[in-house]
Amino acid sequence: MDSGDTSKYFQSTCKRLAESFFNTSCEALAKNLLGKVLARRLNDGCIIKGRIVETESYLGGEDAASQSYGNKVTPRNEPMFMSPGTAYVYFTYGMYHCFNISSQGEGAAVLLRALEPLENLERMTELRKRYRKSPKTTLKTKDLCNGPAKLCISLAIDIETCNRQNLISWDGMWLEDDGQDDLCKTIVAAPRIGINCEKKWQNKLLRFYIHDNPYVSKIEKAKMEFMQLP
DNA sequence: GTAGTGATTGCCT
DNA sequence: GGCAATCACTACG
Repeated sequence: MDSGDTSKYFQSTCKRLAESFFNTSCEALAKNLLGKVLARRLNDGCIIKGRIVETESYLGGEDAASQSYGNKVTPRNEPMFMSPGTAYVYFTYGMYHCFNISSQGEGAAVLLRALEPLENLERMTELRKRYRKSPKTTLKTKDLCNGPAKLCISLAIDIETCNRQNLISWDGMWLEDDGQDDLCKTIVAAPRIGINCEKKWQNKLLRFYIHDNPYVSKIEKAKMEFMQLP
């Protein structure tokens, strides 16, 4: 679809999230993103969608686990300091990508950790299988996007095309409210995964996920803290 | 089902 | 030079 069709599409069928949604504190954005829909339009026009079920907050500044700790700006983490709603995609472990969305606050961003696949699951499966050694291994729906690097592969999120893009205006990726997130009001707060820093920050409950949702990457066995959203 | 481990490279000190 | 906001594979129960 051309750009005229794209804007018509947004007006008629989507409730695309606007600047005001992202211009809030990092923790609030991480919680508010739960239940919202992430949409990605590929070069061939195929639109892939998934519902966000798990996020993590990286506060910047004082947060020892954040890449922007100490308000340190580098060429890599610069999108964390850009306007709320900016995509920050980075490369990690020599082979994977992680996808973040900047929020209000200097160097603050939300990491997307897991999605419930909603549309074009065949395409997600195809993209994921290309990354594997044995393409014959079967992929269950729940394994398509249950991890920060997996969802990047499934939605073809990479640095070249997605980093620094504005999710409020770019037509390659955006967020929607489909009105179905009232089913997701009970959320769990837990420590963030895969970080290694001073314990004070390692233990903070800055990871959020939808309670009892099968698409979450990792379920806490203990230390659960529930919250009800209004 | 879970535990242990190798893969692989750009970024930052 | 060290290491990373991870994943897939293997082995084992």
